[in-house]
Amino acid sequence: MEEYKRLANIIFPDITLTVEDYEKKYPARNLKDGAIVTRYAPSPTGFIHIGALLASFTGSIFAKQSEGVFYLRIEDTDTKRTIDDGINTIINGLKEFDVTFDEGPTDENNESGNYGPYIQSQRGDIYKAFIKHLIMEGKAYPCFCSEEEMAELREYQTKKKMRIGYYGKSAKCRYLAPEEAIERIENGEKYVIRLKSPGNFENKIRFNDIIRGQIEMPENDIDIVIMKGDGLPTYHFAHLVDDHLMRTTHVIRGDEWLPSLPLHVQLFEMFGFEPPKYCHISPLMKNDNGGVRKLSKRKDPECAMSYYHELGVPKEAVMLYLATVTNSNFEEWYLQNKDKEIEDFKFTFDKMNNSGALFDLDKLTNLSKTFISSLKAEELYDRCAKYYEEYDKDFYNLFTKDKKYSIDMLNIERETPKPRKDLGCYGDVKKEFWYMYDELFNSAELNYEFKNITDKEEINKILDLYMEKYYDPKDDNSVWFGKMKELCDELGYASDMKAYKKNPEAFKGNVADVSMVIRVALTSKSMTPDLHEIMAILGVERIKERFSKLK
RNA sequence: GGCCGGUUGGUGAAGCGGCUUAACACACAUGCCUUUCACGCAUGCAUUCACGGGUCCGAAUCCCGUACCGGUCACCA
Repeated sequence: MEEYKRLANIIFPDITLTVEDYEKKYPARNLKDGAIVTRYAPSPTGFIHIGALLASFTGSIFAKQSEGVFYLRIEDTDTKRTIDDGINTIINGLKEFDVTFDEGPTDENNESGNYGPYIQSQRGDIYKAFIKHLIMEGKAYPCFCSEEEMAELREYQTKKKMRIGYYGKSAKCRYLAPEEAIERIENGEKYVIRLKSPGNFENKIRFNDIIRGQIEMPENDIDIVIMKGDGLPTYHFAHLVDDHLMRTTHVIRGDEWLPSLPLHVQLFEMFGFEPPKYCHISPLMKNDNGGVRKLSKRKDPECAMSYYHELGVPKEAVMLYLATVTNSNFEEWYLQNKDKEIEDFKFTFDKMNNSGALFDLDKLTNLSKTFISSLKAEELYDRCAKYYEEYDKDFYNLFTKDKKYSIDMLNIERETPKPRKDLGCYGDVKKEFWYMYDELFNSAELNYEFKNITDKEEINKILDLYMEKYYDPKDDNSVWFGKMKELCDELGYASDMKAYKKNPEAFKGNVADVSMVIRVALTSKSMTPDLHEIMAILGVERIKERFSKLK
C-alpha cells in the first residue's frame, strides 16, 4: 500500500484535493422526485448533424418534462479534433432549433451552473484526483507499452484467435512492481494510466437500459487506458467523473456506447458510486445500395443541419419530424392537437424505438408542407424575407420591394380551413411564384405550357375577347367564372363540364381549356394557384401587358 | 473472429399470449370533387409479422436454433 501511495505521489505530485473533497464540492442536487438530470456532451468538432439534434432534443425534453436539469458539457479531450469556435457553433446551432441548456458553457469563455467547469479540458485536476485515488488503492497502474508493442499484441491475439485487448496475462505492465514503475517514470519513460480491471470475462452481469430493457453481458476484464499520454482522461473515465460529479441521473447517448456499458458500470462500482440510468438511442439510418447504414455526415448532405437552413425548411418541421422519431405515438397526437406545442406531448422512454429508424425525407417534407400551410401570410412573409436575405439577395429585393404585394401573393388560398400545401420550404416560394414579379417574368426565357389549345390565333382570339368584353376586376370569383362560361358559349366551347363529357364532339373544347389559356398567358405555367386571385393581384394593366407579349 | 443489439408493408411504425379480418401516418395507385395544380373526400396497397422448430386450447407476441442487418473490440469520442 505504501508503495502505491508513493507511486501515486510521484505521478501526481501537485494533486492535493481528494475524491472526498470533490464529493463535498458538488453535492447532490436538490430536485423533486423523478427529476431527470441529463446532458448533451458533444465534442466540439464544428458540425451539427441531425443525430446530434435528435440526441439533444431528447435530453432536453425529458429534463424539461420532469422538471430536471439539462446541461451542456464539452468533451474536448481529443485535442487533435477540437476546433476553434466549436462551442459557439454547438450552442448557436442548437439554439436555432430552440434547444437550450439550463447549465453549461454559454459561449467560448463563459458558463453558468454550480457543477462546472463544464469543459473537460478545464477539469484536468479533477480527473487526476480520481486517478490518483485509484493508483493509491492499487486499482490503476502506469503502462509503458508502446504503440508498436500494442500492435504486436493485437496481431498475436488475432493469430491465436484470442479476444483482443490488454487483459489478463497480456497486460504486462499490470504486474510491474510499483518500485519498478517508479524507476521507469523517473527515467523519463512515457506511460499511460490503465485501470486494473477486477472483472472476469466468464461472469455475466445484467443491467437495465431504460430503452432496451434487460441486457446481459460479460464483465469487463480489459485494462483500458484511463489517462492518455497527454495527461487527459479517456472518454470512459471522464464519463465516470463528470456524470457522477455533475449528478447526472440519466445518460442519454447513442447506442454505439452499449458495448462499453460493462466497463462504465464497473468504473462506478470501483468508486462505490451509484451508476446513472442509461438510455441508449438508436442512430438514424439510411438506405444505401441495397443495405442500410448510419446517416453519415460525410456522405449524406441531409445529415447536416445547414442543409435544412439552406433550403429554408422551417425549424418547426425538423423538430416535428424528430419528435415523431423519438416517440412514434407523437404523430397521432399531433394530428389531433395541431394548435399545441411539441412540449405539450408527454414523451416517454418506453415509446422510443430500439432499432435504427430509416431517415425519411419524404415524411419530413410532408410535415414541412403541412406546417407552412398553417402559417399566416404575414408570418410566412417574414420568414421568407429572412431566408432570401441570406440566400438570394436579388429575389429578396424583389420580394420586399412591395411588402403588401408579396403578402397578398402568399395569401392565395391560405388562411382558409383547407389551405394549399404546395410549399415544402421557404426556397419554394421563388420556384412557385417567380412569375408574379415582372422583373423575372419579363427577363426569363418563357416556356409557355399551353395544353389543349395551342393555336396562336385562337389563343389571341380568346384573350382579346376576354379582355374586351368579359374581364372586370370588380367581379368576385363566382361572377368572374360565370362570365368565363359566357365567353365559352360565345366561342363554341362547353361552359358546362358535364355536358362536355357527355358529348365532347359538339364543342371545340371546354371551359377548362379556355381557363388554361388565360392561366398560361399570364404565368407561362399550366399549374398555378387560383387564377382569379392571381389576376386580382396582378391588376388590369399588367394583365394586358402579359397578354400582349403573345401577339 | 469475440461480445452485444435488431428483424412487422415501399417508409416511419402500433401491437407486449385471445378484443388483429395487423392501428395510425408518409409514399404510391385509382376514383370523386374541380377552371389547372394543390387541398379535401373515398377506395386499394402485409392472408401475414426474417426463416425453421418448440411451448400452449390459442403466438407477430414466450423459448430454442439459423439467416441477415447493425454496433463495438484505440493513448476517438
